[in-house]
Amino acid sequence: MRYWLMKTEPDTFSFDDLLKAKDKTTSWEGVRNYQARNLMRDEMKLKDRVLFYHSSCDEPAVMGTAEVVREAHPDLTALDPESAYFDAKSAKDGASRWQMVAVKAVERFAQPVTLKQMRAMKALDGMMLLRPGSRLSVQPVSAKEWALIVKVGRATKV
DNA sequence: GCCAACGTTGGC
DNA sequence: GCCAACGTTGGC
Repeated sequence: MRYWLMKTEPDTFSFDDLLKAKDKTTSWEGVRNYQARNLMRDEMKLKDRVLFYHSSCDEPAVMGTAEVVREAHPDLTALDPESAYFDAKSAKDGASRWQMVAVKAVERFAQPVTLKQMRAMKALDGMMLLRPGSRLSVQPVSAKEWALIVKVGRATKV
């Protein structure tokens, strides 16, 4: 089993939205970056675990965890002219070049693990999220990074 | 295939 | 709102 981090802007789709969703599950639509797509398509497997990360907000943080409940399949929003994720090139081909997985909420952290906290954790040196200019919206996470972040998130006190 | 211009991401 | 980093586009 592998571990991942997936970014979302809470204004668009938050961890609370995931908890409120049917079966606490959502399709991870709208990824429009080849590297992120390739990770979803080639590497993400059922039951893989996901750190659910809020970006571009007041307090960027990992909010909780999720698991992959459906492996990669075509993201058809790319073909929908009404969608914010419409992709003219896919539409021209008549087939989406983008893929998505479905994820289900597993655990809401007792407290979000903030970007600031993660930066302060020596053991997370080198984590992809913390590297300058790291913009990838789907990132691999090591077992060690996963364990540390989940531990901090579960703690009721810092 | 190179690379400059442009667009996007995302923390601050 | 700024700006650095990065990805994509398109002319050559």
